[in-house]
Amino acid sequence: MEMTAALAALTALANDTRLAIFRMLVQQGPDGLPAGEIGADLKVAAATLSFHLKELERAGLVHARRAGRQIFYAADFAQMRGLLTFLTEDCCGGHPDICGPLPASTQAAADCCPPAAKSSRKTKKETA
Amino acid sequence: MEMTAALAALTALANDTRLAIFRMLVQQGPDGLPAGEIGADLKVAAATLSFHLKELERAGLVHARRAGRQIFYAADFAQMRGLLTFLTEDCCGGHPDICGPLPASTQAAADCCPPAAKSSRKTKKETA
DNA sequence: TCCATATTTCTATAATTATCGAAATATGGA
DNA sequence: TCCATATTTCGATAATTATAGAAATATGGA
Repeated sequence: MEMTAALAALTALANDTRLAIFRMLVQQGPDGLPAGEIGADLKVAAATLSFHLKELERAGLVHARRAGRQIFYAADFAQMRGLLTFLTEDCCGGHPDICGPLPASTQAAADCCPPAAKSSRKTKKETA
Repeated sequence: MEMTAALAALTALANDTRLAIFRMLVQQGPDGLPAGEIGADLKVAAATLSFHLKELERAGLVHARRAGRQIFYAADFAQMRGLLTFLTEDCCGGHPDICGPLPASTQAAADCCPPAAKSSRKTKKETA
């Protein structure tokens, strides 16, 4: 994932309504939910919901699929992983062991969609 | 990490300048960089840079430390992990195996700050 | 064809955020 | 104490984004 796609994804998630929508869909799994149910659950007006769903879709974080009169929205897990990978990429200039032993680590079972940074070693000059 | 902290972090990252700053600091590691060098590298005016660094700090994504006349900013890796964990939390209603086998997976060496979702099982009703 | 349901598009308004010059503050050295 | 460097705060302006009512579109069923 490149910078601009990551920025689009982060911009999409940087809104309380959209973040709530996205998490609801992440927790729901690949089948997703119809727009109407999301709106009812989060109590957002239909027009507003539509606006936010479109933003999430534009960012590639969700995709839509019509089923009868309803439109189901589902999280795009590949895109989510791409974003998480982007954020941790090239951590610590290719020496991730440096930041690994930090506290507050929530290292539990890596059970879902683990982003796993693929380091590509881009050592920055030590300017301290 | 709760919703509001995650939202603050995402809002902080949803800006091209701040995203560039954050990634520069992630790649730099725990020692960080002085504000001036970040600004020179990214070509942002001092006042603008200061504004953005403050936003990142407010979100808990970076922390500052003075060293002589310079102020070093460094990424907060624990907070970063917290954010990634938050996003993947309770994925697929506690059955992460569902979304695991998706394509485009960048499953490489989980070498840096792996967020590893700690699932807490919150099965949503199947409303399809 | 006609109607009800589901969702989107249009449009205007309100609210938030980014930018950067200029002035202010903090530090270290002479 | 005086000066240079490093960074922040202030303040005003520009740009972007969210909101929701009303009208439009799409689907399925009678």
